[in-house]
Amino acid sequence: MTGPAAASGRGAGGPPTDAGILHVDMDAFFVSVELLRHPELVGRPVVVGGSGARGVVAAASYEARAYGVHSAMPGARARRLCPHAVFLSGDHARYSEVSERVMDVFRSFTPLVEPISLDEAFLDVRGARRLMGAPVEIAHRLRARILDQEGLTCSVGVARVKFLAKLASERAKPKASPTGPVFGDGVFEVAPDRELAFLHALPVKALWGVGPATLERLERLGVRTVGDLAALPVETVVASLGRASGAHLHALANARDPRPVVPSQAAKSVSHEVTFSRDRFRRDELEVEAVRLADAVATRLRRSGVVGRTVTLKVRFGDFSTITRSSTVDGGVDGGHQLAQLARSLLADVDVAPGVRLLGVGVSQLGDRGSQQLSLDDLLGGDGPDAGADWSQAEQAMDAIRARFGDTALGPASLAGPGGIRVTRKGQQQWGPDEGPAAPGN
DNA sequence: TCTGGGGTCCTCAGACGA
DNA sequence: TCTGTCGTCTGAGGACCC
Repeated sequence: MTGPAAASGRGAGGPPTDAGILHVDMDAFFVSVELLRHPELVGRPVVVGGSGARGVVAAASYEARAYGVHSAMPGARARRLCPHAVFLSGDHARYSEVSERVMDVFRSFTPLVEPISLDEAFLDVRGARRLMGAPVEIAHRLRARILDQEGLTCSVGVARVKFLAKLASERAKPKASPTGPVFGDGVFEVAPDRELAFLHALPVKALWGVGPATLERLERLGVRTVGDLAALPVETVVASLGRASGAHLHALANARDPRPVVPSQAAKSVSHEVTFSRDRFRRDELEVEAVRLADAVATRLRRSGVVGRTVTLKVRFGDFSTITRSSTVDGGVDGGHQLAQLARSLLADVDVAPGVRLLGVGVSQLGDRGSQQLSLDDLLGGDGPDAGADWSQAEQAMDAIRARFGDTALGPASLAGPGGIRVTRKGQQQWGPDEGPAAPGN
């Protein structure tokens, strides 16, 4: 094969000129995976997530959506809207597995697959046309194969550029109705000569990057539709939204989107955060949580073979106000002990008296491990001249044990309490705390 | 009637060195 | 030597996405 770019219709380095970008979006992905395991729930309103005191909905079946339930909605509200819905806590590990297989199906059509999340991806199929036919034809074949192999349905948008493909897949999606989902053929193409007609009629909030704050600013300029935005001078938009966002959104409104499909992108940060079922007021409790979060982040860093330079502590208070405190070190960090010390020193400068709702620890400015790794024990006082090396060896041993016996097999001693060690891993608390009801104070 | 978790990107302000 | 400017880095926070 000569490679996708060779047959792409692109000028040298220029934007594509014909529709060959696919955006594939799995239909109610988490719910659909659950229904494969629980076929008795098919046709009933099903909600994944939102079961805890402060949880939110991760996904809702089309039957639940007919009652107004949607993702990111507080669980309590979803329960009021649809009290007879079946609420499932969700299984992130399972969704990841299925997602990997679905992505493999995508890659059997083209190597140019850019995953956006577990249930979405962009595909550049311009290099596959000679073998597999027109992009719309490829889209139908891809849907059929995913249904055949995984029993799941998806919607596909086809367009010349990424954001139009994304909007097209939205148009292709099933619609919720009181009698159940209304399916179309699951594929929608925006032909190059129909782009502006399709785009300019849409409400401006349909653009990727227009959230509530940007929408309010645009409405102040009298902008309601994408067409309104496209008609404004770019300087006016930039003056209102800033240089980068203004120019970007103005370009999108005129159907310009030069971003290519990029198969793999290295992560730029790694973080963990936890929302407590009740606000925490005690510093010692928060320090224990900081250690746990730091350990989880460090384990992921070591698994990825990367180190980070900037450590950020995130604190959300009971009134939902949020602060971050960060610190950048000269060398790279990937040790749980090092990270925990930095997180605790950042926490020391935060007044926790108002009550803390959420605590997070993150690391950014990532780089390859191996070049140099600073012993933060030197920076922070340390436990002795060889403390850094000792911790590094200990954590390597912990990684080996966890690889063999699972993530919860062991953890930092400071986490050991009456309930044993509790080490949260990515996705374990994806949609909010599962403990009892929220209460003021503790 | 409250608002998760894990990310990315942008803006702005202040510090600092050339 | 002082002052102003510019670029870069850092820290903090906001907005947005799935």
